[in-house]
Amino acid sequence: MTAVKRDTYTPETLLTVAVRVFNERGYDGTSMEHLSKAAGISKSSIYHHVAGKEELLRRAVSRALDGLFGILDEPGAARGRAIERVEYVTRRTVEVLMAEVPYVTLLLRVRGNTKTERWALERRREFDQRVSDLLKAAAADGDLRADVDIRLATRLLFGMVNSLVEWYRPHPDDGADRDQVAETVVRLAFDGLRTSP
Amino acid sequence: MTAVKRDTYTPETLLTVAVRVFNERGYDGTSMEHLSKAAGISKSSIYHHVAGKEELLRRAVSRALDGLFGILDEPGAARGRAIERVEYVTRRTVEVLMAEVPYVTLLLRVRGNTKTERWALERRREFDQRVSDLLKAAAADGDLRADVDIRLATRLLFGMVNSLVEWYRPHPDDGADRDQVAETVVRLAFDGLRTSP
DNA sequence: GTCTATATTACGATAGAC
DNA sequence: GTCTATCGTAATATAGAC
Repeated sequence: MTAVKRDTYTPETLLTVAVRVFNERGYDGTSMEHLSKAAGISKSSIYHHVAGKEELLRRAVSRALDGLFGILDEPGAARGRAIERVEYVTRRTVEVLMAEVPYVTLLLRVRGNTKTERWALERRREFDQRVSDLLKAAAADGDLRADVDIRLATRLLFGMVNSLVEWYRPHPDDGADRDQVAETVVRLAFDGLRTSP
Repeated sequence: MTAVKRDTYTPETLLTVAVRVFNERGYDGTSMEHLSKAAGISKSSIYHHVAGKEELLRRAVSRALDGLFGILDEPGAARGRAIERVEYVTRRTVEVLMAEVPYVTLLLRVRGNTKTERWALERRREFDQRVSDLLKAAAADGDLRADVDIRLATRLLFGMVNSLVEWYRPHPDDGADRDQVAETVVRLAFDGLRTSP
């Protein structure tokens, strides 16, 4: 179909193809043959660019994790009242997730069968813990409703946020689209979470 | 360790073991060898009970789908104002999910690589559509807040509900546990969704 | 950088004994 | 009902030519 001449692959450009296939078929369900067909080069050519399948996974989940941990270093996540920091981190997580949806999708589906996968799971738990601590602080400030368990609420909140990967697909030139999603998530979450005025 | 004498396997008891392993390693990441080790019998013995790996998957996702579609046939899902039916279905979905968590987990992770998987995805979409229609009806009644997109809200609501499979593990003799989770989910969801008084 | 050819291992499934 | 042994295929990865 698209007989467009492309440049030679780099690990980076190959990753784009690989992550798409990983998300379509699942990581374990994807063979090097599948990747080779999708990239339009032979299996052995792929090994010229990367050490193997697992390196592609490592690069992908690293990118997702960098995006997520980056949020915690932003001023909005470090300053101000805890409830405001929670809201900031929630909104930014939605935004990062949408910006990096193929990479975050892969991260969220990792099972723990290989060393790389276990490392990814560990780092993800670390992120969840940092967010959970923020929620606890907001609860201690009395800014979260007292009739729900904080641990449970945290899980449900981020369960809702993470579920975006199941259906969200980026459209070029549609920042308004993303803004609306982020706004709706925050609104749904916090109109239920925040202490009533 | 536990050298307890067990009865011969049936397809049903074998399924319990298989679904646990599928959820730990992922369906594609699980080999017949893995199942054989976990069940404590040889690979070929497994084939005496079931036709193969895919039959185990089919039995598992069928059980999950039966549970979910069963909800829609209950009186609470068919009678009354739409908003009340939505709330009923939401609560019951949480309950079924917790009661059948290993089976629903497997269903929610299906990718579509085989015929069985594509059939599961199709039936799941059917369920989502039925629920989505309920939400639309509630919106038409004016019982859902008008400032959020209904389609988006439906996805987020069931994204939150489905995220239970990521962490919920059943404890014997703890119905109170389940009641609290169901109550919290409904409260968080609907205090944000329902029109304010 | 990309290819064809191939080594080696793992997988799903079957044959046939007990 | 369970086993050992094995078949045929598909997987990851490498060798070596161009």
